[in-house]
Amino acid sequence: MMLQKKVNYGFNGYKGPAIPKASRSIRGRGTIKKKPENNQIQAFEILANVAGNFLQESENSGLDNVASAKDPHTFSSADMKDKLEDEGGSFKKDLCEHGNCSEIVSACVPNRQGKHENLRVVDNASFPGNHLEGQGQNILEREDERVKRRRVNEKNTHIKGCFEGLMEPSCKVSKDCSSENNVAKSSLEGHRHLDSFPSTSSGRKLGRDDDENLVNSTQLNSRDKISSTPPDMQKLKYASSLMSDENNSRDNSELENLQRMYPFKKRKFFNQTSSSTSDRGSQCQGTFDSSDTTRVNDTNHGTAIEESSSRVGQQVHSGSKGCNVKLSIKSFKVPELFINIPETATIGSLKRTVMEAVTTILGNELHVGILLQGKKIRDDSKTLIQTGISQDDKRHRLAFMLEPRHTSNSPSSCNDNPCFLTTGSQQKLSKQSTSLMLQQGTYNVSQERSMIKIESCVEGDLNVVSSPTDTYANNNMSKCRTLVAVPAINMEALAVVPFRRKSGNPDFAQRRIRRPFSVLEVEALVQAVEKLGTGRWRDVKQRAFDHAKHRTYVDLKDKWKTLVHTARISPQQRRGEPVPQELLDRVLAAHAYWSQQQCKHQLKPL
DNA sequence: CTTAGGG
DNA sequence: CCCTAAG
Repeated sequence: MMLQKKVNYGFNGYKGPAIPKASRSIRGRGTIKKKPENNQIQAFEILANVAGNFLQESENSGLDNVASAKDPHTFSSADMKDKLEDEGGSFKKDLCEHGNCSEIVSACVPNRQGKHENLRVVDNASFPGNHLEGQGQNILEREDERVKRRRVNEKNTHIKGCFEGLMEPSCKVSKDCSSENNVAKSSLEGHRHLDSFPSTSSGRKLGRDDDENLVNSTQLNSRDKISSTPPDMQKLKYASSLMSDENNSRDNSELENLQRMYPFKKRKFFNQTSSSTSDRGSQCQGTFDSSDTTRVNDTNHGTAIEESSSRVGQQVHSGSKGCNVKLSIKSFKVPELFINIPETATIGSLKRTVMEAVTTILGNELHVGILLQGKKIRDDSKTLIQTGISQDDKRHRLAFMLEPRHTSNSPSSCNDNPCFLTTGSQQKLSKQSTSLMLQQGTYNVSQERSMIKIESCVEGDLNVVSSPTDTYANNNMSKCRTLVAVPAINMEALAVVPFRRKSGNPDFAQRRIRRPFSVLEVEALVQAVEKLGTGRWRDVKQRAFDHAKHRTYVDLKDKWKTLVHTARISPQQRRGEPVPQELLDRVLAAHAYWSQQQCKHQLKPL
């Protein structure tokens, strides 16, 4: 568009518009502010993840329905390895070591003998078709600079999601809980998202933590130590285990033990007092409702999860009597999603969009829905046996799905498609998500109104959205990927990315998602500044980014600042998408020119 | 609401 | 990007 325009600065060749009206003092208007540790969220990390739990064991008696989720990160590696070792699954160990344990989900129902063996970590890979395709790259926004300074080697702070479509195939029920020692091979470790900008120089960061927001996990992890400390679990934790005992007709709603952690300002979080954090605290801890899981309620949040695991084991020992039903949850269904994104949007934006859509939808108090042969089981008090989920029936189609809280009450069956977006908070979701409508014609995935399967790949492949139809039809669908997106970046496109705001809670103001400037945008900015000069950011905004709602004049100003900085440093030190040197030169030229002008008019205002 | 700067 | 003092 206007790339050809070259401007010559220096001398008097530059004929810029009138000098900024209100030329301001060049001197710092700086701000010395004492940062109030307010409750605002500085960084948010939305992690949509499912299947992030380890085996849970239920106890034989009474409310044995203990669902426990183990945070892969809090879970001691030794702990995990032991288990893995027991399973003889090297892969699992691998998993653990890579901090990917969260992919493992399993549920066991104590067998009548209360055999100890039942307490196992079932690797979903143990089952055919369960290859970690479901692993999702979660996009998360990181607190940048602030946290950057505190890099510490930590484990993943982001969770890989595992949103998949129906999981019939993946959800198996087996009688014996000790038969899955199979080890699946996977490229789990290949978590790094290799962007078009391979990390080259050693000094650089591995990935671009910009556009895709997908960064090598270790990279991210090491970003901040705080983030991975127990109180600040930045991941979603879902507990999804199913346990029941025929004797226990009481409460099997343990499946509701899904906890979602909302993004919040770390800083704030730590300053929170117990009282103020009560709410989010529990969420962050990923603990379960004590009401539902009485087993773990007595411990503090920080350790509850781990405890549950061990306890479960003990409980089992105490002798449960019932046939164990072992479940391997490969994936969860997610509510229908519509994505509407311009053709010009980038893949990265698509990923973000999908991710955000997912987190938006799932972010509100999740629930686990259970489908048996397509029918939603609503009676939480029924036992597995009563429901028909017995160890003998290995063919019963059992499926789990994630759903917004409210929907759990809606009578609609899963068959007729889970349009979870309905009431209450969902409304806003709908609104927010409206921007995520699939471009018709692209892939009529959304038309189906069926569940969407979002399949993330280990390597950070594009998230996939496929119609459930496919999913149902094909068990191997995990391999087929229906990409939904469309690229081309209309600055506007990203602007509408829906983002869930914690309604009514200003304390949860989210940090805006990071949206690196594209070269095109830089070009536009440079041109505008060349024309208008620095100091007229609002005009620049109107001139070049009027339709880019996500770019505020402050953003432009900031970008210019960084551009100038970028232009001054060696190319090797630059990060992110490379900006053509030509542009950087123009930046310097314009910057020099306008700085001079500014000085001029300051000393001697015409 | 804008700017300008530090964080 | 955020936060804010100054205009």
